[in-house]
Amino acid sequence: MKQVICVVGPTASGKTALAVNLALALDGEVVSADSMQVYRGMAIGTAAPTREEMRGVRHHMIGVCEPSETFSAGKYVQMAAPIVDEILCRGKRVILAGGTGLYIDSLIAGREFAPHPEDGYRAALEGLETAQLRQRLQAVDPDSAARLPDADRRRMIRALEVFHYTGQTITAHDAQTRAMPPRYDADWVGLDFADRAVLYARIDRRVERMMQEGLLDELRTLLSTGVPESATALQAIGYKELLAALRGQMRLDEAVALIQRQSRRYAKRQRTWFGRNSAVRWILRDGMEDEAILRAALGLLGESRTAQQSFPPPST
RNA sequence: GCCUCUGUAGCUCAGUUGGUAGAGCAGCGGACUGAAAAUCCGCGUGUCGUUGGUUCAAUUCCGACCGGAGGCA
Repeated sequence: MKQVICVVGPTASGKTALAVNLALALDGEVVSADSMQVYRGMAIGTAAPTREEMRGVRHHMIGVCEPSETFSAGKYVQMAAPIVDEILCRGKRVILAGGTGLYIDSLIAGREFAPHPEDGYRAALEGLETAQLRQRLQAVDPDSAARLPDADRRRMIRALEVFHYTGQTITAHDAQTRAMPPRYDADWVGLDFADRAVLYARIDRRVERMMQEGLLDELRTLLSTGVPESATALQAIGYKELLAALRGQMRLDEAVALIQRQSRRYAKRQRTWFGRNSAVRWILRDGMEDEAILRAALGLLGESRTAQQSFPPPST
């Protein structure tokens, strides 16, 4: 069994509970890999584990920055990697649990991201017409220009940024980092339901519970403490829809239904992301109690001692 | 009871001067290297209400019936 264990899967599949149970069983600590749980004051909407749910297990990377700040995958690796190292130094296992595939993969791979200082370069690019973006990209990185459709302005801008700051194309940068050996040797456990309808029903119920627990008040508090409506944190599912309701753009019940739908779509995207990681060993947990899930996970982890790992997945 | 309008994808609707049909939303699949709960790409899933008639051919024209909306009594 490896020292780092990744617990992945779609939202509402039960990652939080399994992570805690694994930590208790294996003397570990939990490191969250969730792009929205990193923000303070968003416990309800991000379904962050409560004190009781943590059951004495130490958790990291939850509520580590202000919601008015802009977090990123790069910052995540910068902050989380030293924490993981420190836990391992203390002789404990790391349970890396979360639904943000980019964050988990980047941390395990030890991926280095090209720098991007806050010097206004991105803002300048954002002001450009798409045709101009394309023209510039074509000039410096024809591979990216050919790969990215006009509509994907975000990735065109990023590609130009990488070239601007490093003098290297993002295409070359990606190839280089891909070739590097991973920073951590990890076991992967995926949690999901064979019957999608069951997962979707859980998502619907969870959203209703969030509303009962005061998601709307949580949003109001964020806004009243000066978090700008454009903040990355408020792009989180749940918050952006309720914000629209507060602005009078839709009724509250419409917003709730939309949150449920967006969450289902999000779950699908997570399935696609983790599904192509051939190192993930899946537990289809339909009808299983937490204890049975833990036993199944421990069983998989025990077996994987001899199983061959293949992360990062071979690019095809 | 009579008259008019209407019935096409899960929903809202377009369309075919007769050659078995297409948009938006929903849904489904995929991509993803410092915004990733973000961003982007692809896919139409159909007894054209039912049933007769005309026709080489009917979702389209005609009749009847069934459902819906409105009007007149």
